[in-house]
Amino acid sequence: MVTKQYTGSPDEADLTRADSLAREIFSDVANKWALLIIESLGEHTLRFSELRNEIEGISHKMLTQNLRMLERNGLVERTVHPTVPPRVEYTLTEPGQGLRETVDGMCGWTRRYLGHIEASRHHFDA
Amino acid sequence: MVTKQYTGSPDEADLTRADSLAREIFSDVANKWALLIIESLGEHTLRFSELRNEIEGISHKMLTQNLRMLERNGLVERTVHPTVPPRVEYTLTEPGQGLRETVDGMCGWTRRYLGHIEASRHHFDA
DNA sequence: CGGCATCCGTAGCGATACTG
DNA sequence: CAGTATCGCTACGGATGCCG
Repeated sequence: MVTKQYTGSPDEADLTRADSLAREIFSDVANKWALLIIESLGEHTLRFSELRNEIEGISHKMLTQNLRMLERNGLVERTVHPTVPPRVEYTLTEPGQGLRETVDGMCGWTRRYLGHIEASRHHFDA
Repeated sequence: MVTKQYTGSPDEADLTRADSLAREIFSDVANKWALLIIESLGEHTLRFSELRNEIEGISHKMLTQNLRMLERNGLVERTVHPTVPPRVEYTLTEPGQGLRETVDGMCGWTRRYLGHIEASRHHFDA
């Protein structure tokens, strides 16, 4: 899928367009911060500041940037409560939930192979 | 999991260490090039140059760098055939295969929501 | 509180070239 | 063919400050 090159055949124009779009989406989504945000949101809906506290080490800027990107792709929904001070909440949409399931898989995988990987690292670094 | 902060409680020292390690692994793995390599390898074993051709747009440098990283974490195995010219092949290890399954999930997800996402983008950009 | 703009350092990444 | 090293440049990402 995401890895095929454009061979130049005119018949493949649509497939190629779909592929490059897929690749674009993949590049958007396959980054540390985006995935951590998806994972943190999970079932619940969180405020900006709550996300900031939940995700260790993320900066104000990266959080907004990635939230915008996720919103643009329709993975999170942003609702602004017109109070003062403002209250902005984020939730996963249905597509976002779908992605979250696969991210859950990655987290599970990480836990399962923690020890294995740590050992491999030590071996490699020697 | 990967998102919890260190609360300072001494009882949680081990959990915290495990978490930060998990986070480290997650950061290694949750990047575009690493995931594309994992996905490209899939079932088969590929040579360096084959990977380079398979993955559109990856540079020589990024490929070696990520392959080293994946090897270090024990996700890919690197076998050198002492021929001339040299022939170096890469395969997914068992943990690597495990990760690949979740990446497959992400790719499937991308395909499923391609149209939805494209629409959302157009709506957002207006 | 949350968002946007600005400034600025660092490191990510590509291009090139040299070895076994 | 594959790997390592070096040199740049860009763009990512953090810090700060000002608005609604």
